[in-house]
Amino acid sequence: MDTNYDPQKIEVKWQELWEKQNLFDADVAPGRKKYYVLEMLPYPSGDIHMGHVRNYSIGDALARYMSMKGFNVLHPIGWDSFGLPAENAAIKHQRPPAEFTFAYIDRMRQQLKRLGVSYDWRREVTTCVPEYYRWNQWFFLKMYERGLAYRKKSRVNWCPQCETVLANEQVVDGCCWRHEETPVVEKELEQWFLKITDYAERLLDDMKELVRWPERVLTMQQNWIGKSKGTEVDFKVVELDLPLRVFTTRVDTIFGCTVVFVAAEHPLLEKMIAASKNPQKLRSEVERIKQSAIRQRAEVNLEKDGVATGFTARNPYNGEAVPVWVANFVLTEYGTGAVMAVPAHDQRDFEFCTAFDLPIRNVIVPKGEEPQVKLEAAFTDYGKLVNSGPYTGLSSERAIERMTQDAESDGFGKGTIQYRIKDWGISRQRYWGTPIPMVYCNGCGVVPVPEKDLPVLLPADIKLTGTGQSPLAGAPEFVRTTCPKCGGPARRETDTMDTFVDSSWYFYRYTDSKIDTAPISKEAVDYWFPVDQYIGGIEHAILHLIYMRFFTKVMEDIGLVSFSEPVARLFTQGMVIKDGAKMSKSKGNVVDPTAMFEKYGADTVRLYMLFAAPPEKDLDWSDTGIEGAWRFLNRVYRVISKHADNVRAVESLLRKAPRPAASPEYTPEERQLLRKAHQVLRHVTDDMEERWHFNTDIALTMELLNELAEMESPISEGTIRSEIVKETLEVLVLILALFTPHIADELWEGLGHSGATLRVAWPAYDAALAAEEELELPVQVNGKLRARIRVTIDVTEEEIRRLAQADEKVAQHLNGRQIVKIIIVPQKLINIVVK
RNA sequence: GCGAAAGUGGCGGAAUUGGCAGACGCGCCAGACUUAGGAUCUGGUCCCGCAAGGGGUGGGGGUUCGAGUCCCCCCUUUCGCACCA
Repeated sequence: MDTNYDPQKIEVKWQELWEKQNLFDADVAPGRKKYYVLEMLPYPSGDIHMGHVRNYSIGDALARYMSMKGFNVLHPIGWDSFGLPAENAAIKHQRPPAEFTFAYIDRMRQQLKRLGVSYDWRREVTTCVPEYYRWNQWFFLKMYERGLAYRKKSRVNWCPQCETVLANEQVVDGCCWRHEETPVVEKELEQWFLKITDYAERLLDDMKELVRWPERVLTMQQNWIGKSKGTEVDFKVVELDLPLRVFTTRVDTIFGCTVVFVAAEHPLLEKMIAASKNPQKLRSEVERIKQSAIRQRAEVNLEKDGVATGFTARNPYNGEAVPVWVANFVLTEYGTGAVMAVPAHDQRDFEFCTAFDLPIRNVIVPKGEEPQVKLEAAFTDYGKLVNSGPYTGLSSERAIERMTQDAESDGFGKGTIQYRIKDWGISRQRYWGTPIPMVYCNGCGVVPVPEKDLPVLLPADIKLTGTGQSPLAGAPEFVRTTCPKCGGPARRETDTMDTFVDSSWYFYRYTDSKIDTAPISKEAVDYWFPVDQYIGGIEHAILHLIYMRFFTKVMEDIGLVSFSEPVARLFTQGMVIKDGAKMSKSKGNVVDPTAMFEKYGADTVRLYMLFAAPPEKDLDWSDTGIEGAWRFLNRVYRVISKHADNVRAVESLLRKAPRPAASPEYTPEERQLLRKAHQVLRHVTDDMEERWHFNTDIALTMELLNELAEMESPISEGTIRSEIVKETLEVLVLILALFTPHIADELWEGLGHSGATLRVAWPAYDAALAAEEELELPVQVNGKLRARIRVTIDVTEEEIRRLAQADEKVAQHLNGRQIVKIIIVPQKLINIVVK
């Protein structure tokens, strides 16, 4: 073995060997237990960043562990390669997006190979090629057939910077998710939607299957879907004799309703304006409120504003007519776009009615209390009804039930469920995406492209302006087509799909990335699915991770798969931060992984990524911290290469003159070394199965090395036999094989083996060897540590008691005091309680 | 406002089930080797105290023989949702 650790040489050597041996190729093998490790596929931005390195180091540790445990491990990677950044770069440099994209993919592939991740590269999936995106189109057609893809004119979120529509999920604080300073504006456009709302209930329901998902992600999804149970009630606009439907979760408070609010976009408003005494004035005021409502999407807690319409609505429960107001905080898209205002029992209504001097009527009192005369704030808890006609005296819970029943039997309302989640708008007025496979015919209307005509190819030479409508609209040879139904002239849809469609099913494609007769191969999916472990950033908790679940449910309904959840276990890793902020070019705190590979090698970078913090927490990059990882690997290399030479020398001696069979008795030094090795192995094994605190695994591995390093010249001293040293070194190397595979394979070879550690069976720890024979038992007096006694593992309680009280220090503290009781926790401690 | 997670040395973090707080690493201090050290090795490093001893896991209370860990109240930070009726 070389005496110096040279990662550049070692890493390239092993990467070439691994590739030559097809070490990471995995194929369907019926009867053999499988394990599917999935990491979120990267967007090809040009260079990998530390977040990728962290993500893939975690995944690789698991993939390698499961391989060594004997599983058939699928560990694939691909490219989420449609999307805006490439298109923007293309506009800037006047080159096609495909050119950038494929060049970036090549570069990043090289970087990932340099990291040495155990990917089966034969299965690489690239979402921007027709062989992939034709199946996006296929899924779209299947959804269209089932009424799950539909077109409607709608108010959409439009980012003036991107010049495109954004999904609700892509609007953050009223601004574009990519341009956090750019407020989203509203536009009316014909858009394609996927009916995810049809699946809201199943998305919620099936969460009970996701027992191995982080609570946090499930909670976020639950909030996002936002189910609430309530009652719809028809008020009647007295002057127009038209119903005005409101939605409430608190119908029990309806006797306290003193006004009805409608959103500025409410359809009934047009009729009110028309019938109004002063239509002009009302229209302009409604317009003012509408503007204020739009603005308040960007600003938090905008002041309540509103205007009286001059109309009144009759409460069906008590016959009372209350004024109808337009209010800026009422959302058109949620519920019915109209709400009954109960200022006494809703804080928003309370604020509004206080500001506009509208009456407040108390109808709920805390159970067992008298009604308050004057409220300081709304009382929003459940309680007992007062001043509520026939319902007076009921509890809120009972009243909601009874009043909803009454609405149903009297025909003025019903119990209903509302969701916060809205249908997924997928149309994008952009070029670099999957064309939506629809055509518009003057005679036949909207016609889907027949399945046999897929893919609708994204044309290559398109002028990209980055302004206004879809670039495809400016390509007549693309737009002009014939109607699949009547053969007459027609034009193609020119919008492309949201790239989240691409990532909603890519992980199915890995199981057979070449199949061209269907999106997925049933046989392959049946073998490999579900994904056993998915690893990625928490930032995808609601976008990608809901869409992906939705797609699977649609696939189940189509009969493509026979399960409803694709991912058994999810792990969300923390971010890599530096100087207290996420690494970003704009903040100038980026650490380039490739520069670190050159300086320290991939193993050091991986080791640091896993050692610096437990994987679910944010990791603070430290330039001196990575030096520590580098030093450790150097020490490992030095210690093992030194011992490896000794081991080999002894082995060749042994071959010449075999010693008598090794004595079954270990020397105390051997026993100590083996104990440590098997304790570390036990910890790492348990941890890989469940907890994944790689930082502690590595810490213990460091302790094992420290133990070894203390045994100078073991052979010459003769206290530790070479085969014991060898056993210990092998444990150390095989643990490192999970985290730093290149140096591990090199050292494994140095210890006289051939081939990659990935093919070595994970060593089972020996519980008997790991067990302690003697321990130091802390002795407490009244809970305070006073002494330690050395005892053997099988010591009796009687003996512990005697030894503890015989201790000089302990005796001092017991002096003259009465022993109340003695608590002995086996193998933990002894506590003597005195008075 | 609602929901979730977290708060431990100078720093990253450990303590998996209520049982020795601070493993491991970084940094720092001292020493060895060295022409030299940003290499390597050895020792030290929670705070107060010469010591005996005392204090200590955001703050306050509680349960317990014993609390970083459990319970109650409060503070702070981060993240998600945010006028969802």
